[in-house]
Amino acid sequence: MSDPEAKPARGRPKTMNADNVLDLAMTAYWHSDPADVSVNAICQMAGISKPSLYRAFGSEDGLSRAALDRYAEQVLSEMFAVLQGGAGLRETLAALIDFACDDPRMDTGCLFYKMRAGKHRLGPETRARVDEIDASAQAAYATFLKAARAAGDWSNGLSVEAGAKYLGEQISLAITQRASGEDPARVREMLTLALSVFTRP
Amino acid sequence: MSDPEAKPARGRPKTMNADNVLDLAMTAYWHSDPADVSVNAICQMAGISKPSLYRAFGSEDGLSRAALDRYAEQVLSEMFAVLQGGAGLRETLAALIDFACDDPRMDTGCLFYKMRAGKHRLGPETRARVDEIDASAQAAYATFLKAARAAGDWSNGLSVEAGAKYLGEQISLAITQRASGEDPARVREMLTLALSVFTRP
DNA sequence: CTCATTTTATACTAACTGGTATTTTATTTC
DNA sequence: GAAATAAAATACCAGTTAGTATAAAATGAG
Repeated sequence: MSDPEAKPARGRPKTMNADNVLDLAMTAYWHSDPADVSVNAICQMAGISKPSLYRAFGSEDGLSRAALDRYAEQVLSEMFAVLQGGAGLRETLAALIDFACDDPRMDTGCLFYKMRAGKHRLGPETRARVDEIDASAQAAYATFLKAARAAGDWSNGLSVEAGAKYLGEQISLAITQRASGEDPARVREMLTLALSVFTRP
Repeated sequence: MSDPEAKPARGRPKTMNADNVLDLAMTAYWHSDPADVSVNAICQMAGISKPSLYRAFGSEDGLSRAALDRYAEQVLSEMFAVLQGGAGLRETLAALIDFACDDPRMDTGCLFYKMRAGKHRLGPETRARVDEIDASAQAAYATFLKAARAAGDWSNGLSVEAGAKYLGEQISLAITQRASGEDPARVREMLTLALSVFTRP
């Protein structure tokens, strides 16, 4: 944003740290569900007034969009990194399975998947961002699978696009199940089974 | 409930047909989302007053529970019938795929899966019924798979329980994707792929 | 006709939602 | 010190939610 070391403006000094509020909002949306967290609740948790929040983020839509942006930077980027790491098919799939089944941050699910599942309840900005991330993820999965196919690691009758969608949805399902309290070992077993279609002829 | 041909009681005659209201509520919950349909909206659609609805169903929880009961009778029963039909593994899987991907009633998704996905927003009665149905479905899938295994149709390393869970979740995923506007051919392709693990050694 | 009975509709409650108008407070600049 | 500026908090708005108190209306029984 703006220079954090800029001269301290002119009016009454800020006491609200928008960054902290955003972190808190992201975490609240993430750990419960975007639809179950009101702006009122966020203000209360953050110990700020509503006008302060609205001055910083404009609207609930602006806040949830900013929270999703931050989530994409902080969390989703890692998943993209795994996909783009250039490792082989089996290694990458194993890393994705580990991420979905073991990463403690996914204990309470994935904010992006939660938002996507309740997309119709989001404001237009946030919804657009969800679609954007969805498309990026689909593209990343497709690029990964295309490379695997070029390397001869994978060659069943499926199109790359269908495979990419399938892969993404299976990971989403696993994370969602895990967040809903399903036995982690069982989740891993099911995800491994679902993704075994990529490694069997 | 009570005899529809019983003598016409004593007070002011009913004008509300609770059965019609229940159908309407079930359809509304089903075609949009239980969390997005208020009792106010149902009363308005049904052309009845709130006290009438509350006298018939007690509470929102009572109404949604009754709607789920009716859905189980009218729709889910068919899926159970397919599972218990005694057909072979491949035939039954094919029938399940057809149901999930082609049955026009699943165009807007499955009320049970929608309720299960938003379980924490339901009242206690409805939530308990969701859990009950979930357990029945799991049991039906398990019985089906056990028979298939006994017939020698299926024998990979998976436990019957894990297979049952997997099967149920894949069908849920397919129906949910279809309802969210995904290309039906693509959904079928993915579900077929997911279930191919049962028919390959 | 009168009374008990039952259903109806109107109108209300209290709590919550996202959002804002208004005023107060703290600061820099002059 | 006075003016300008910006952020703060309080208190509100209109709309929605689930749920209900109350009274009107429509019937059968006596």
